Amino acid sequence: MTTLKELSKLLNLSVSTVSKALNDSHEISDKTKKRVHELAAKLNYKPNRIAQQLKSNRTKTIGVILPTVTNPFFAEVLHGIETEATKNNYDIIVCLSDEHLDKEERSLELLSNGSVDGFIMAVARESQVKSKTEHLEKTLNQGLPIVLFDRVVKSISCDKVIVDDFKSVYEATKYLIDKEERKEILLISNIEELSVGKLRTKGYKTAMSEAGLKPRVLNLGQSPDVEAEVYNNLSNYPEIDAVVSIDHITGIVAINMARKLGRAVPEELSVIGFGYEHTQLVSSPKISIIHQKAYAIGEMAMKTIIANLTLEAYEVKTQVVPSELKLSESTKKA
Amino acid sequence: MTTLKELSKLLNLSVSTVSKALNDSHEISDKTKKRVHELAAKLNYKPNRIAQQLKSNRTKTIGVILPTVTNPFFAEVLHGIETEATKNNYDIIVCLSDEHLDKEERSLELLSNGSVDGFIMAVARESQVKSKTEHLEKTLNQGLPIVLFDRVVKSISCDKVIVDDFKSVYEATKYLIDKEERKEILLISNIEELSVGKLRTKGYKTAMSEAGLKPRVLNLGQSPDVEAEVYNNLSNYPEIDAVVSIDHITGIVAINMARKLGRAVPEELSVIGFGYEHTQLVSSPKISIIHQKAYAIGEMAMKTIIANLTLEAYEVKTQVVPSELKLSESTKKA
DNA sequence: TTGTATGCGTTATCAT
DNA sequence: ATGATAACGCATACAA
Repeated sequence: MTTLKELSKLLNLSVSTVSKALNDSHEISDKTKKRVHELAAKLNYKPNRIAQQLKSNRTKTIGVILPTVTNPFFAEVLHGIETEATKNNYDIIVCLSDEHLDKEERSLELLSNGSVDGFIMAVARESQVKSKTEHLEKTLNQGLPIVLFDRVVKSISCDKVIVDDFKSVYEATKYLIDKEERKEILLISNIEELSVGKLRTKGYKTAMSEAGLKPRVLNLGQSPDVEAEVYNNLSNYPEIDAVVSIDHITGIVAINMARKLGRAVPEELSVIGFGYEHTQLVSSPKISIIHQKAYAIGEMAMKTIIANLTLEAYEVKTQVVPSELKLSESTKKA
Repeated sequence: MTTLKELSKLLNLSVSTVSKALNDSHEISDKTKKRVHELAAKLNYKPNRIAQQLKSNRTKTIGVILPTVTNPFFAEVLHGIETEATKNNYDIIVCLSDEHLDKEERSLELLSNGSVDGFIMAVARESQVKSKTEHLEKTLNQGLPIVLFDRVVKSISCDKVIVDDFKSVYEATKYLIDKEERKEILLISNIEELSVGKLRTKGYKTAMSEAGLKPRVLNLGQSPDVEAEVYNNLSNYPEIDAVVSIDHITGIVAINMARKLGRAVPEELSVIGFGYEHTQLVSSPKISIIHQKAYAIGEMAMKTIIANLTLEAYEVKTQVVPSELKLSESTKKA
């Protein structure tokens, strides 16, 4: 890699003159500027980023810690984060916690050494279940800002970008009750222990109780055979006339199992799931979803961390990205 | 952030003594080491990574440039890359080309300024279609190694990690011919213009021609309505008795459309697709897949770039990660 | 055993 | 208009 020193030698100029010339300082004559720029271009000179970072004490790099990236929700969030980062000349260092607390702690620790200016993260399942937050506090106390998204920790004071979990499921449930006249609505969950799972379930239960209906919750936990469990539940309770799934998998499973049981979707059974980009493509009939704007969440998280790092008097806040009910073929009135 | 200088002041020692003590140099007395370590721990001292990078002229950071991360194949590869990186104390800076040549060029250019020690990448669709490789050559010429995976550029001399695209599809097709006695086998493709698409198609065509069968290829390109196209093709050619899909979506679509047409899977129609982690969960019957070991590909790519950066006399090579035919419910004999 | 000096590449301040 | 010097934080060769 070409350095300022090399350029200065070849041009018989001092390093500082070359530096100023490249930065278009008014102190430097046009003639010199031209000479410098020409040689720099010829030798493909690029200022060493690491040296700049050391000098400025800013990396323009954000640490992004995700529980997983094979879940399409997080993949899309990452897409939004990356796009917004690129737009603002930021880099992102990506770490995956694999839903484990210790990996999350380790990533945070390892990057809190000047590698990044701040973090965007969704906490690991394990961290949320165990309510461990010391590592987050410690990072914040070191002066590194954090933007939490989706899976959020209430007790911590930092920026948050969340989804309207309660409201979206409440309204979807209400839609099934009011518009589709469903009464025996089953909620399927495999994320009961997560904050978002609790909120979504609450939305469902509230809508049900307001309508005087009895809630039914099928909690799959981390079950190895999701299909069998859904099949059995639908089979054992033939009175079920609608399903609300609060993740991106079990809604499609419900559609598939309903068909196996000879239950027509949507005539006999309405299904609403959660979804993202490609979800709708791979179910038949196409599943109606609560569409989380994952990309927008990523964008907003990145915008927020940059604002925090850039603005003078910055106050942390919680922002909500509304979801959208996208009706398709698995509900009656599309 | 605490620095060596601060520690040295508080301890009345020189910076270099503190540095050596923290690095457990034999030159330093145990007593001093103890004092230093204690204060360092108390003040949560961590050596500034940027300064170390500048000093050592190595970042221990790899640039990872992916076409997209919402495709589960790339998401899983990323998972493998990240895990192996963490294991070796490397960081990854992730950039997404969104399948565009210019974004790919830009990312490569921007990170070739000392930010990373090397790259792992799969080239964008556009780059591959246009056969643009100058940006790759340029990067290699600057002394930055690249590991290409999956979508590979033949003409370029660098490490490559590829899948046995030809062989896996050849064998899957042969399986349908020999074991399931299928004769009218349709290949569905939406990646015809990619190197991997060509190879997979060639595997299919070779198996067909060896068996004296007529190939049928449904090339979807970037069609907006995949379902309709698949539906129409299956409908127009009722003699089709098997489908080989060479991506992770259209196999499932074929299963769904077959059902719409009242064609029993697998009795009347066998289907084999491509798949990764969650693919099998969301089709009914469960789809038989050529399972690409995406995670293993990521691991191997990372191991390879580290070897290249670490080993003295390193020779670039091409490594093949074999796929596995995973039979399930969409073929007759599981 | 400890300390001094130097340099990584850049930029900013202060001469000339 | 140009150049010398210092500094970011760290690590190492070289004194003492």
